[in-house]
Amino acid sequence: MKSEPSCFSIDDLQTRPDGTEHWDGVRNYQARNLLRDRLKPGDGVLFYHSNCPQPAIVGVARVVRGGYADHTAFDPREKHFDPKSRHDHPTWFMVDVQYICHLPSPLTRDDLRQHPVLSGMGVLRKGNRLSVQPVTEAQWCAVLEVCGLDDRWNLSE
DNA sequence: GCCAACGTTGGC
DNA sequence: GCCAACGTTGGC
Repeated sequence: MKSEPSCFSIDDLQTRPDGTEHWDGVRNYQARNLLRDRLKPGDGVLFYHSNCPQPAIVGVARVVRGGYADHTAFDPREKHFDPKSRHDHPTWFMVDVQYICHLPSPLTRDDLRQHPVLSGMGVLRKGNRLSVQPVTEAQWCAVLEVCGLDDRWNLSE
């Protein structure tokens, strides 16, 4: 999952109560489908900082609540308000994500490019703008291995 | 700040 | 349904 650190960073997530926050504001249908249909409680999340001095994977989190209506779409005061989204038939969805840890050091785009498995990650693809995107199990394991972390949370299942 | 790559919008 | 115009994203 991608976020601009100036907007919401891994540190922000860590300091939330319970280290948990809802991931609202996604207004892209492809990403919406992932939030609504694919992300389940217990799924592992790689937290990526985008549009900043050093774009990188910076931490690990987990999904603690699966897709439910993004209420910020209902509120006209919200930046991502969408009048087309209805309570009885929401257009936009979000999940709750809980902080697990920072990577010992961020995995930069150069780091990713130099790894035989990670060089295939969606986040490196040119023109990629999906704020939520799937990671293969091989990529997940490679990230943890490169960082010297074991999957003690069993998130790869 | 530049620019490429997308997604969305709206006229037709 | 096509397509040009426009806005946004995001690396560099």
